[in-house]
Amino acid sequence: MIYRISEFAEKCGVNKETIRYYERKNLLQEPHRTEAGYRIYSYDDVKRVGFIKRIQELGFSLSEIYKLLGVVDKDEVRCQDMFEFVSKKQKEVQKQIEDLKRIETMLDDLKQRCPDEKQLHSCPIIETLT
Amino acid sequence: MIYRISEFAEKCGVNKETIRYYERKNLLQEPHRTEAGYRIYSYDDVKRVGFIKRIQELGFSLSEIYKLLGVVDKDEVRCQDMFEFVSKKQKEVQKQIEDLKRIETMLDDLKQRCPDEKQLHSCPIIETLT
DNA sequence: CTTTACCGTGTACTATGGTACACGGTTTAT
DNA sequence: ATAAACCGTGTACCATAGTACACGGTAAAG
Repeated sequence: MIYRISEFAEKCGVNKETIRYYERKNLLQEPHRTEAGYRIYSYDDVKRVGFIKRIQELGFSLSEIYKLLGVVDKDEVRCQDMFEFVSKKQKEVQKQIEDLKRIETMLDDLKQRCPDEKQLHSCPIIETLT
Repeated sequence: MIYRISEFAEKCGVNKETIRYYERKNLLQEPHRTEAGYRIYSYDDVKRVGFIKRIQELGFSLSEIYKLLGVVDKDEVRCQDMFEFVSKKQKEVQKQIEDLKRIETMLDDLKQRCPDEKQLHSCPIIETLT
């Protein structure tokens, strides 16, 4: 099973420009080419893009994924490295959650300051923030 | 109390380029000028930038702040509008928190798959994601 | 009076994650 | 044989929130 870029992109569920973009970013290695220079992909490449997309959804940036793929491609000490990578991201996500919770509390505090009669012209929220 | 741009930016705790940027984005109205064309700011302007910065920390984008300042500047129905604005953002923040919690759970699931012996070469995390 | 510090404008650049388009060559279908 | 569909490269563009710099005028200090 081999694909040219359009079919490949479709299989991956992304735009073909995105494939070229990932190639520029070295998330995908240089693909094989036809004599005319057309890119050729295999099903393994589909799996690789699937991996990128799934881990991206877990909050990893493309540059993090690039580093991660370096480890995966080297095929060394993968388990340890993956565990640390995921643990680090988990801590980051936990921190983001805490930050957002604080913000949510503040937004709620602001709402509490509003009078029942909301047609008033002096706004306590604005006064609190200025 | 009157400031030129550098002192003003310092009072606000931002870069002076940021002040010019906010002016371009119409978050700050055109300031008064000296005869030579130098921008002049008052303490009210410091408060305005303070408002922008504080509400930005609550997760509002500059374009949202722009809309909000339009309401504040019109000085009409402020209370109602502010209440709705803050409520809408609170819902967004709550959704972000839920999304991040799901991600955190998934990251934790991934970690659980790791064997005790982490020097192994076959990584269950990678296998799960591909 | 000259040097330094400051200010003006405009433009380009940063990072992130792509998208869009122009121009030219290739492949496929009719 | 020719048109449509596809692919190549390179470059520009989108939003977001600024930062940096070049070039020239102004203000303040010595």
